[in-house]
Amino acid sequence: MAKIVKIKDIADYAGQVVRVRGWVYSRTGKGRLQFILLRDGSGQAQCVAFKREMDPAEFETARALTQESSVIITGAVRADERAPGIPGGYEIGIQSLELVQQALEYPISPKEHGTEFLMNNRHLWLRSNRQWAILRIRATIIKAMRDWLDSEGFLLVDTPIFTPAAGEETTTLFEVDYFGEAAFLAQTGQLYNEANSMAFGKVYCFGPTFRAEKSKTRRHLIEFWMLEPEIAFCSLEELMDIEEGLVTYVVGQVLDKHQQELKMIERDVQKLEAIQAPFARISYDDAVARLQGLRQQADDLPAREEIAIEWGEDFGSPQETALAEMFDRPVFVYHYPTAVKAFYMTPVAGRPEVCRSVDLLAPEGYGEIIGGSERIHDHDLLAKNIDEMGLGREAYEWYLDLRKYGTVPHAGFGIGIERTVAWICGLNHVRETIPYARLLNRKYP
RNA sequence: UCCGUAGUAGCUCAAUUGGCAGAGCAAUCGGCUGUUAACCGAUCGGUUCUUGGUUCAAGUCCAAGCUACGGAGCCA
Repeated sequence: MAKIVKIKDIADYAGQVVRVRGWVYSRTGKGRLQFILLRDGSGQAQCVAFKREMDPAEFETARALTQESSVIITGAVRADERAPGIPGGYEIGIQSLELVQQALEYPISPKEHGTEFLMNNRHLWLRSNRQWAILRIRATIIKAMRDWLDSEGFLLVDTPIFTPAAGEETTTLFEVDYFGEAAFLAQTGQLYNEANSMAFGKVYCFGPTFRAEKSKTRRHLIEFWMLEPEIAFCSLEELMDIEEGLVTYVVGQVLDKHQQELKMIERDVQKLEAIQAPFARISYDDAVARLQGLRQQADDLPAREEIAIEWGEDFGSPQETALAEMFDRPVFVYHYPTAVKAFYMTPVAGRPEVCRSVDLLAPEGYGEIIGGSERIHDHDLLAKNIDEMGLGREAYEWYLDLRKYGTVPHAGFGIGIERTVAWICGLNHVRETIPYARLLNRKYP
């Protein structure tokens, strides 16, 4: 019995007879010669069926294979520069072929399809080359983030999905019935992270978060994954160092491990190679001034209106894009107006109208991929903010406790996985960065 | 929620002034010993998003609705 091998490894078996198991990605024939492009999840290899080298019944089976039929193929590996595949260059001369199932008419043909159709068939679309490449890069991005944090002394500490109260705004919560009481799906793990950081020093959580926002854009999901580090005894400047280290490591790992996938999705690799420390760090004041200056230079009126901004306003996506385009790598914008940021962010000493917050804007119009801040560690100020926001003191008693028992300056941030994947892969929508996107109008499949 | 665009075969699209519902791909059958989204011949394939209206006649015109896509706000 021939050895079962992964298609990605077949080059190691040149001249040997192996067994591969997978699905027919495509088939073309020339009569007594059939080319079967087989994928097995690890890669794709061309398997060649010659009528005179096979059992006649098995050849007929090969000749009739439909797209996505499942088969087990035994044959000899040989180098052939004409052979397509992933990685390609080697093919298998079929000696025998066992049909597991003859697939019914497969909905996703090699021709182009519309978004709605593809999303309705997401469970099958995942089998396509482009999706295969993107989701492998996603896995590497997540692994690289965790590897880097682990190596820097962070501890993974999980935070709950069911929560009794809001993390940020109360308008974007999913309410669920918790044995007769209201509970909410987590929109951040941050408050728990703060408690955990007081126990373990440097922590992070990684999991899904939920926001019931009625936003329908290329960068929003209802359910998205976020990685959130939190560090005790940390300043905003030190936080930026950490973010910079994390992001450059992640991009480096993708470049290191996924040249093949980046090529498949036609990503401009040079743009990624430019992602090196240090990233520019500009204040909100400076950012507003730059945007206003840019606006005066803008020729056409619509463009001018788009990036219009007054001090005190948060950036919309046109402003974020315009700012990011001034740099060839991500840019930090710090000290946002306190009024547009969350209740737990520390005011700047002597200038309480701005706070110790920092966003990281990705290049090429991908917008904010990280939001972070120094957290308020003074009990009375935090309590005052909670009251003023009308959040209800009861649900936050435990959070205020952290400021009673050995409070320390601390900071943390959240990085959105899907936006990061979209940026690194150069995609125009986050829906392809997650296996099953949850969007405003979609929860199927 | 607001603004804009679209909905025709399984998929991607066409259909002139309101006048017989079309093509490519997929599927099925046949042919072909090096295909790269192969090619050649044939077959199969329709609630033209829904409801109502105008008309001798509606895919096309009118009204309402539904769905999707793109953008905005908000955010990671």
